[in-house]
Amino acid sequence: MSDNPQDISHDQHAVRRAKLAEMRAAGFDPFRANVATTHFSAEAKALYVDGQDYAVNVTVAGRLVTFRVQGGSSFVKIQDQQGPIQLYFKKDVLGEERYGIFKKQLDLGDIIGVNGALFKTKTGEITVRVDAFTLVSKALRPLPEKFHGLTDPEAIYRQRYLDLIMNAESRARLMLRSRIVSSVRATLAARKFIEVETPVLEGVAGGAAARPFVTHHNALGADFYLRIALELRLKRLLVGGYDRVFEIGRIFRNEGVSRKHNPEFTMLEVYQAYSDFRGMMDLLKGIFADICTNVIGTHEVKHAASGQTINFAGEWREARYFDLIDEAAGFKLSALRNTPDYRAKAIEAAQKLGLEIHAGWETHEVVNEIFGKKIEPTLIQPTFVTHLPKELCPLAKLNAEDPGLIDVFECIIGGMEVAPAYSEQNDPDVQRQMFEAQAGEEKQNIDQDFLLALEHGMPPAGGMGVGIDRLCILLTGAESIRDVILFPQLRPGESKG
RNA sequence: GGGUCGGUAGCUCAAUGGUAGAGCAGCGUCCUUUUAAGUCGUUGGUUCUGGGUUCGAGUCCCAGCCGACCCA
Repeated sequence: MSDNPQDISHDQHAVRRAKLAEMRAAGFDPFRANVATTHFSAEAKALYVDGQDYAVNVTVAGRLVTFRVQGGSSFVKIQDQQGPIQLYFKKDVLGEERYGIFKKQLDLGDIIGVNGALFKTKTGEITVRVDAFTLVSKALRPLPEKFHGLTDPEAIYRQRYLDLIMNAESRARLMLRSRIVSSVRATLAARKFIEVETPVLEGVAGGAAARPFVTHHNALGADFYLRIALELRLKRLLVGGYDRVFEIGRIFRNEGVSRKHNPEFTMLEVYQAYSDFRGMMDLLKGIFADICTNVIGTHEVKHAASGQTINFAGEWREARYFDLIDEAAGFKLSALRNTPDYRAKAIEAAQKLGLEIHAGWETHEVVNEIFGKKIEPTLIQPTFVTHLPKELCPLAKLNAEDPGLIDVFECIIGGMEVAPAYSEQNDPDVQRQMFEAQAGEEKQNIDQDFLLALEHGMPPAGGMGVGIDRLCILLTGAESIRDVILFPQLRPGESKG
């Protein structure tokens, strides 16, 4: 056989193309066929009444994922978005010719439609006895191996469609993400928030401290930045009279790629007029409660990295930033905050904790290094960290009792920053001073139009940002952001096969 | 950007520096209730790319590409 140069039996792509050519020669083009489905797989199976075989007729369609031929009687499974359903092809039912076509021309990976009656096999699986079938899309490439699925991480990300076909876990996890996002929208809608869409291309990339991507508009002859936050646009809408607004949108940060970072990721930002950061605590808990109740069905989630069970029910812990710092430092570092010793003591404390301190860092950066490295990773249960130093965010209101602090929280869950929220700064003069202090020499990066909007009057408001990807990592027990993003960013390259 | 590990058949994986193999898938048989179905036979390789060492390289060395993990 191998002596024959025409032998293509080793080349599955060629074998499948040959089968396709044969079908077309016989006057049938699978890519032009269609199927009028009556049900998805799980819906169809739910129609079966125990003991009443062949009572219900269904038409279902999906991809062939297992193929067990047994002489004149065969079991196969197809799979649709609800999962697999078993089909029973029988020579006595279909006739010699159709059964032969089924055996010879169909391959794993093909997409077929079938009509038939539901019954239960002797091993108890609800199955469609196929009375008629149509091939509606020929797969010219073979599926990955059935037992192990696709395991090469690069292939999983580059050819996510194969991962979704083969790996039920990936299918379920990414489906869960979709339902989580729907739940967030529903929670906000129920609380009378308006969903909006604001520009991705911005003249000034504001609202956060991050390196932006730059792009170019040919007709306008101008460079634009891809947005790094949604904040400044949404606050303009508060000025415009939309009292409760939110956007769930992609933002872009030109920084490293890691298990917790993808260059583009999805952010929810929400603003509620006449509320404050405490109102956002209630909203965030509501968002989580609804997801737990309606999507994942439990208020407890296993945290893979720590082995702990995160509990979203009940009161969430509240802790002041500097109390946590003092605890980590082992002495009352915060008592020195307004003294000349503060910087030296902060550096000493950080170094004692084994942290590497860069010479150019501001004192608040040194202290925040302690927070980021020594405190944040230990906060597994939901924790609102409050009373942060004002240098960490120029867009929040200053605390009335201590103007070195801001009225904000940072919600930490599973050792990850999940949601910051502020009592939003609406004093245009203070806002300008904060921007200028932060911008230093780079005053051109200040969004002047936003400051103009504030001068028209913005209602007091609570605002919050929720990293949707991180939310999904937590709630799905994923280990990497890449596992909750359908197509995570990789270097440009080609798929094999 | 640095360190570690990896890239072999469509997929999952083997292979002391000495003829590149297995399972699944494919191809050809047998088999009319299977569950990673079973059975007999069988095809299939630019070992990521490019150099080098060697009588001989999937294996050792150098450079590069892609990925994973850790660190910055």
